[in-house]
Amino acid sequence: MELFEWLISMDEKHWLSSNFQPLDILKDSMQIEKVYEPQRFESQWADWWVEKGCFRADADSGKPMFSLVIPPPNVTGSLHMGHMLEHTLIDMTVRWHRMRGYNTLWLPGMDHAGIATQMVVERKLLKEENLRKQDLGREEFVKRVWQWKEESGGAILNQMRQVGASVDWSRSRFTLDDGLSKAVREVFCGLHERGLVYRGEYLVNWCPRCETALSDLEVAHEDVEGSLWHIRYPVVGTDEYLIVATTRPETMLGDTAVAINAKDERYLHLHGKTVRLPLMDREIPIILDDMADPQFGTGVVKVTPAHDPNDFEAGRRHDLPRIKVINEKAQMTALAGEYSGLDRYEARKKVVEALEAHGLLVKIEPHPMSVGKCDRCKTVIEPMLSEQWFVKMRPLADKAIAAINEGKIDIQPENWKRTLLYWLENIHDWCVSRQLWWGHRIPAWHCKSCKEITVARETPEKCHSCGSTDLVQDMDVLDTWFSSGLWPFSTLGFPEKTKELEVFYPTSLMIMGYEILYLWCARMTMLGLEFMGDVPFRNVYIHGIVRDADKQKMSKTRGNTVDPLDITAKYGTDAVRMALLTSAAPGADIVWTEDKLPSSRAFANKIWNASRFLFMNMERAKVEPQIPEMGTIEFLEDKWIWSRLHAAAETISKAIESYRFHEAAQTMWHFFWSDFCDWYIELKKLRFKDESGIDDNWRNILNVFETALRLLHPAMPFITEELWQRLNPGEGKSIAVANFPVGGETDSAAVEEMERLQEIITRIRDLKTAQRSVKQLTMQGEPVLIETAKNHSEAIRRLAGVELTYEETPGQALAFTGIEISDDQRARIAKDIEQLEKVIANSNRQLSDEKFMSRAPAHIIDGIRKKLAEYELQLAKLRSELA
RNA sequence: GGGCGUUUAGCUCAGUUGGUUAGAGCACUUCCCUUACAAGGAAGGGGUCCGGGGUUCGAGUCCCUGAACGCCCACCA
Repeated sequence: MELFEWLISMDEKHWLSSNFQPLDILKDSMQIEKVYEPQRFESQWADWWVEKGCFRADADSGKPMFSLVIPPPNVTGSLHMGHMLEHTLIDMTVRWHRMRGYNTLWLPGMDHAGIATQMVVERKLLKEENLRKQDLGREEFVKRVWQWKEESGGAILNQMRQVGASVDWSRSRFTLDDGLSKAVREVFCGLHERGLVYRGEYLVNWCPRCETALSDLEVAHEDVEGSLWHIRYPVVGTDEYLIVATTRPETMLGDTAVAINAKDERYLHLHGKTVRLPLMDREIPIILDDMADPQFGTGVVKVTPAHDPNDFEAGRRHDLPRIKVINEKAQMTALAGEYSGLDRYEARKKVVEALEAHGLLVKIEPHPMSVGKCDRCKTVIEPMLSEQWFVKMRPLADKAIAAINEGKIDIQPENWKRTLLYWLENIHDWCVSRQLWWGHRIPAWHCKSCKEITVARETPEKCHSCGSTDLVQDMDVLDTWFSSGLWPFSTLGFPEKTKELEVFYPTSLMIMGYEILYLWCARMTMLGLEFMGDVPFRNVYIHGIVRDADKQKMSKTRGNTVDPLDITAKYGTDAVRMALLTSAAPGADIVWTEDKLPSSRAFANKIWNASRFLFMNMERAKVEPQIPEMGTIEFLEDKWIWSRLHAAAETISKAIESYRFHEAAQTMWHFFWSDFCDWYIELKKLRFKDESGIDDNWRNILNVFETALRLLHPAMPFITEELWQRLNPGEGKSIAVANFPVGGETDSAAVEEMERLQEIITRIRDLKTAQRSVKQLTMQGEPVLIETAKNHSEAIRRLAGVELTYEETPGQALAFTGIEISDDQRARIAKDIEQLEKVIANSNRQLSDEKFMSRAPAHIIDGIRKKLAEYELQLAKLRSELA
């Protein structure tokens, strides 16, 4: 695997590349391209991060750690938008922790994905070479799957690298690696020793196309409009009939009883008699069993223990024979008499025809029902009598329930906790054997002489029972989720007692989609508790899934998948990440449409051009990345922007910690675009009219900008690295390991003054939409407003385009004279007045309401009083404008 | 048969413990090619928060109920 080796080797030699200069364009930071072209630099930074080893975790660092293992993508092809969402959420979290100084591990890897991958390769073989797996034989076929794995795995690694996933490549794992395979054997044997593994013949979910057993979770139920066939079974020795109702007439060939309810007086007299099974001419008993519901159909049920889970249980209760009339390929067996060899649906047709011909078909009713399909290939599942390996889940689940209830794992959004608990409380045993070739062989050996089974970690010399050396390993492999269930500790070295396990286990956080909550999350929890003695992760965050524009789940069979690399090539990776993040509200699925992309690309472009403005104007002064003391800052806009930045930093940190990724992203967006670009830079431009103070101003701008880049980095790693390096405060160090802004002192007086200034400027701009030529206005208002306006008259002149004269009017709101207002504005103002009058009346009503005054908290009342005063000022202002 | 989610501006969605005139992006209207950015700037229009009841001084937010859509679980012959 070329790419993978390269990634590793680059990672390995990070220590000798400390003076590495990544891009020649760094040489002249004064030059910056007019057009934002992410394609020019993204790939290089992706490589550089790996070469520098920025993402390596250190098991020996004494620092507080943050660890997270990736939900390993299946090697069934390439990653889709859902992966990109997941990786973006994880990456934001991981980068943020790394920048906060944590010893951060994001462990990457992939899953062999048993059935799924085997199926992909089978299809490919059939299509390209017209070969079936049997044509190749097991060994050769598995070789082909490994070839495919290299191909698919390579594509996946490349995608992850391209989108900036900050994983520790040196710790990448694959579920079929030697170490992980050892973990699998250890756990299987461990479960066996605990008496939690058993093998036996049971009715299992069988996929006739994949020709393997499946667990309950791998069966997808689908509602279909079925039929209920009513069939007459003649009662032996009488003229009577019992009419049974069935959704699967072909299974009647394997009937071994007919059941009636003991409370059902209609049929009670027939108990003890037998019926003659039509078509097969077999006599079968009439039994009493609660499975027959007098309310349903005719109240009589045919019993087919070999082909229906209910009937299987009934068969056990009544010791009925099991006649298997359908085989592993869903064809009728020799026991199906003349129907032998037919496909199950052909057989159904023929059986119904024959019954009709014999006058035994009473009626056919439409009957809504659900049919189980193979989750992978959508073939209708056949309940099949089959010898399989099972894990007894109850004791494992109980430990998991206890751990979750004790709060050892926090699950967010919280409703998933209940869902998970419900499943654990109602858990069934887990069929873990699969009749596949791709996967971990079950570590069990069958003795050819005494038929006993030896379960062992290593290939045994001889049978544990009779000592014979004539052993053959079980042909089955384990459910792919068996190895996935060990992922949080098998990847860290289990069963060896490694430093990694000691340091990084339990992992800090698991971020995953809800579609694998049971399949994966539940099993990791159970197996982690059982074999590590502790939960596999302290926190779980369940994200939504990505849907297409029609809200359909994305899947290859639907053909609605999107290759992230196509999209990132078009819009830039940072833009795609941003688009995903801004729509990633907790608990919500994401509807993927490309029309979200232009605006986030515009945001990236905005960052790019803000820096362009800086680079074009500044001397290449070295910026010390330090936040100035609030008291030492001279200018209002600086005090204000630092206050805003500190607030943003805190909001973002809190948002990331509580998985409110969209809030983090929106805060970044708003801070950078509205505060920094639209106000701060616009105000700063005005400072450069004369030479005095230029250095200080630039230092401030650069300082803010540099800090803002660090603020944005967890969401937009590429553009922030590119610009940060051009700014070059870290001298060859990556922004990925710089500090995340921690917030700090805010100056509320400055913030308020700035808000006043913003209001004045915005008001004037609004007034001027009708009469742009007006250059002179008289401003009226409270002394504090006048003072602000006077202090910033230059800003007002330049940003609003007017020269002000002032008229203090204590007790009155901001107003301007010297300008005509348009009819449109007049209408708007009239409407605003109406609105205000309503609000004022409402406030007054509240303030005179005894109940409100006595029960509402003081700060709410104060707030309303204050607001009321403002409303009244505003109202006065608006009225005077209309006058 | 159980359980869960969603329903807020034309579109896609935010709205953490109930609290002061309900927000964003896109789209739309008007003006501006002002040398960082037209992938831009400025200003603006647009919402009976799905319906009905209730709790409360106060409900988009809590409770009950109904509807529509979606998802998950379930051995519904």
